[in-house]
Amino acid sequence: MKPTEPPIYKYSYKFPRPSVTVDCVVFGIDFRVSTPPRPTPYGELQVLLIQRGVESEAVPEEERAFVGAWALPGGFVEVSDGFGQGESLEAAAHRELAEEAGIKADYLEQLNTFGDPGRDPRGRVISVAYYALVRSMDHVAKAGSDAKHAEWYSLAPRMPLPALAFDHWAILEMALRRLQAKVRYEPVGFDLLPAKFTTFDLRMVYEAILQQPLEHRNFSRIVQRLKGDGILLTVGQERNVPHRPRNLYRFDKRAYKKAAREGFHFEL
Amino acid sequence: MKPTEPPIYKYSYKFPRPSVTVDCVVFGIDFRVSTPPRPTPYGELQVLLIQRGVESEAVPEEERAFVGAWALPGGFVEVSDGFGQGESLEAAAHRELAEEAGIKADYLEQLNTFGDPGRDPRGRVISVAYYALVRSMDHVAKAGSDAKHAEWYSLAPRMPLPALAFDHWAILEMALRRLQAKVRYEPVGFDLLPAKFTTFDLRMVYEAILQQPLEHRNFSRIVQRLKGDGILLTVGQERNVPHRPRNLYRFDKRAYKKAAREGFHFEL
DNA sequence: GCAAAAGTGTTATGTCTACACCCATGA
DNA sequence: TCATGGGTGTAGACATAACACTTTTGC
Repeated sequence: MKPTEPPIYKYSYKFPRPSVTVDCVVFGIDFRVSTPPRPTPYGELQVLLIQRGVESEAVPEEERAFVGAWALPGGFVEVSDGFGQGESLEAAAHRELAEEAGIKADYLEQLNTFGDPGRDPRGRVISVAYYALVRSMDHVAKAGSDAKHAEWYSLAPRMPLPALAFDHWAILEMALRRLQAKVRYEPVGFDLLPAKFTTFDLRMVYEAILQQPLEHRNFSRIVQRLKGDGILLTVGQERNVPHRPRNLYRFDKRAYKKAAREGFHFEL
Repeated sequence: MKPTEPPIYKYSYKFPRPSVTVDCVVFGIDFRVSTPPRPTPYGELQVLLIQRGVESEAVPEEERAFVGAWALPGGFVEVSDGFGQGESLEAAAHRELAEEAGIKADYLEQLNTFGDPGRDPRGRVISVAYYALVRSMDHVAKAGSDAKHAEWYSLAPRMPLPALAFDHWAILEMALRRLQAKVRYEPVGFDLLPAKFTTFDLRMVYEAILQQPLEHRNFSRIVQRLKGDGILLTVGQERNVPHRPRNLYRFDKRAYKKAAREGFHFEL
């Protein structure tokens, strides 16, 4: 079979070039399913997935991939024509999150770049993967501006995930491992919580991420220590609860950064 | 000024695409300058740089960038024509190291992807950065197959580095920070050492990377512990030295991986 | 009073650091 | 005998984990 001559498009180069995309692993925690009695002993870490639709009527059949499958939100990085600026990789990730899931991520960090030939059946596509932390309360699953379908899926052990498109399962796995490592020595857990939270909430976040129960008394001591260092501020108390009211705290990012510069080392 | 019409090349696409490169931060340690009396108290971590030459006579003047400047070794990822496979990102990194510096890296790991518009004056170039550890004894600085000039530069504090092309200084800085973090909880230091090494050599590697002196007695204890766990094997002794002979050790990668699977946690 | 969860006290255990000290070797 | 560096012992500081116990609230 003779290969057909490719059509001449507007953008032409001396050497072949790959497409470059960004894909985002968005983590959240749903407090609604996690307040006791909870289905799992340590809360519900969840990830946002998008159901791939018919990408566009203009896309020829043979160029569609994984239609109907679930995938990480993401898309092509905008590269400007000629000498204009285009967008940075991080900006592309933010844009795709807004477009596909209506999400504004407070925490976004690069994870890894996946570029094996063959990872995308449509051709050579190199994907820069990011992971994001959001307060999923604020982002109830909803479709983006186009006809895509967004849904939160639980990452609790034993909860089944749908098969993912491309190599997105590998990306998700790496992101989860990275998050589990990161949460131990950097205060990223707060980005999953509302501005005001209790020791209980914070512990739940850690249990959800690390997927193991933590001793509430020792955890309480850690919070007290952070309070002493001025990194957590008391901003009120719970009301009308059938137990001793919890203190409400706020994470003081500025105080943390100052302390970090002065050699303070966040742990667990 | 009216923009000139771009020439029609063979590879054309519907949307503009970026070039994708790999760049490698290659770390080594030179034992020759580090054996006492040493110029610095903690040895010499060094990095391999390439002097950019005239890239090719065929490259038009306005497309050359940073000619004569020092840069990290790297180059374009090969993307195959049509539906062939091309090379993986890691393979591209290995290939560039071989071509530009004649180096076979034992340890190579992805660092980060740099893709800000404007980072390369020639257009939109996205670079996947890797860092590598090599036994620099085995790789005396020498030019690669083409006319490029390769040189080891010291990273000891206060040693001046030449100005680097593109954003390579930012890449180098991130790589150094990553290496310093990694070396504390994963046994990567051994990839900088010859197969047989002494406690002294190993400590020097750690001092060079962390850029601070370590207590030789406590360090000795760490080595003994690794020996007890079967991760270091005694393979001989020094001869004809003006002091008590050091034991020679070999790192047993297989034993380490087995231990790691069983929950062993490497530290410092 | 009961249930629920916050928070404090305490103890055993382990780890890290600094340093004193002894050992082995070649010159 | 000296210089050089390997290796062991050890005491204090500090961190961690486990768990008993007290406190505070709504019902």
